[in-house]
Amino acid sequence: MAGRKQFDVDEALRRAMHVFWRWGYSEASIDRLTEGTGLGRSSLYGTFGDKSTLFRKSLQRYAQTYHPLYDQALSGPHPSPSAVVAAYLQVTLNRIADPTVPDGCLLTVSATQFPALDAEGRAMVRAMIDGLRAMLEQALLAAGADDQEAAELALCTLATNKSLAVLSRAGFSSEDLATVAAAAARIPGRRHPLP
Amino acid sequence: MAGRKQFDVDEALRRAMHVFWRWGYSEASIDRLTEGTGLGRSSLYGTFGDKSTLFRKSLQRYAQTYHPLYDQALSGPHPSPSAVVAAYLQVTLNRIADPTVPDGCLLTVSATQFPALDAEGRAMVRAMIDGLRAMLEQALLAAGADDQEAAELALCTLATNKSLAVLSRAGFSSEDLATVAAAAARIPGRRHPLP
DNA sequence: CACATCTTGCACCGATCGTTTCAAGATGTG
DNA sequence: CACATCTTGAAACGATCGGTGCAAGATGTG
Repeated sequence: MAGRKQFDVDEALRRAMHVFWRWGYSEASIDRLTEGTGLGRSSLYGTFGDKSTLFRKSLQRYAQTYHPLYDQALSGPHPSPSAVVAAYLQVTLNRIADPTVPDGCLLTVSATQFPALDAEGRAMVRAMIDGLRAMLEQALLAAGADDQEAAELALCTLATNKSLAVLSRAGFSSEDLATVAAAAARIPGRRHPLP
Repeated sequence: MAGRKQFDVDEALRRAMHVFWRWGYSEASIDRLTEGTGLGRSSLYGTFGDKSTLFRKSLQRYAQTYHPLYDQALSGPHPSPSAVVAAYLQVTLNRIADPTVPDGCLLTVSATQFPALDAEGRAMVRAMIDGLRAMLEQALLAAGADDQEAAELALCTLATNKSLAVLSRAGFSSEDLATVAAAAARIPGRRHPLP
């Protein structure tokens, strides 16, 4: 059978992350996880612990991979708050367009959509959402937005981020997704009402 | 035990709709449905059929209740496309604020989020989404938008509608939801770039 | 080779899933 | 009252859920 591990732990975690990514939490059954990773039940439990723990490690794996990309998109100098929004959502669109990952990432909507997730997992998702919101606010402030604008646009960008995941999973075209993202970047701050 | 039905069929369907509304499809177990409706398993199956059929009837019940409200909000004369968006999203916000219904309606995101739903149920949800999109486009055209604007704003309003459901279920405040809705109504058409 | 260690496949656990069956009881009709 | 009809509660079905136990086999060390 085996004496040493027959698989790469990090690659297995990446695949498990994609299973949660694709199916959410409650519909990501152990059978789907074993099938998606290629691991047996024993290897899965022995390496990552139970399902809840594996989900949390998948969340960390997600953050480890994509957080730097978002951070890079937000850390550079931006001529306007709109540019911040556009840069952020562009990373999301690029991620969705990546053919090596599933459409429509449900990882960060799991806390809201899948009540089967335990409190610990929920708290982790919530922390990621709050962290993203804070990161966006800070970048918007740096781009010249006042406090109210920054809070408002960060919230709206968060909302757009969630809707992109939902629409992508629903099968909307990448053109439609790009249209939604572009429109979100055109939202004016409350100090700039429409003519 | 019983000779004639001990419950009101429409009220039971309304409650079953709220269970799907609150839990989505896969997490709305039969036990939760019997508890939510007060019916026994036999009564539930005998009256509404299996879970998939009950879900579809719940969708119809939803459309029957809320479609007229949306239709009314969109059918009146609107001074601008933004007013159409605002009027539509206001109905959504009112629905969310209704204390007699659960927060965060997952009925129309079920098709995307809950793969356990069968093809027939999925098609029905998809038809509702497409119908909403068409309804919005028509109202936007009537409010003076050109073809491109109407298509774009209808899509964005659809996206906002979905994000409101997700954010509401995630526990975001009604003030935050109102902020998102108001910002969506400020999205300018592509013919009106930012200054 | 002997042995301890680790991994793996497989069977199995109790719980819950959606669904069906069935007898007991309540009702309407004669 | 007799009888057909309908509804209801409860039990049970097979399937699947997340999770565990364990023996067999592969490895590294002596």
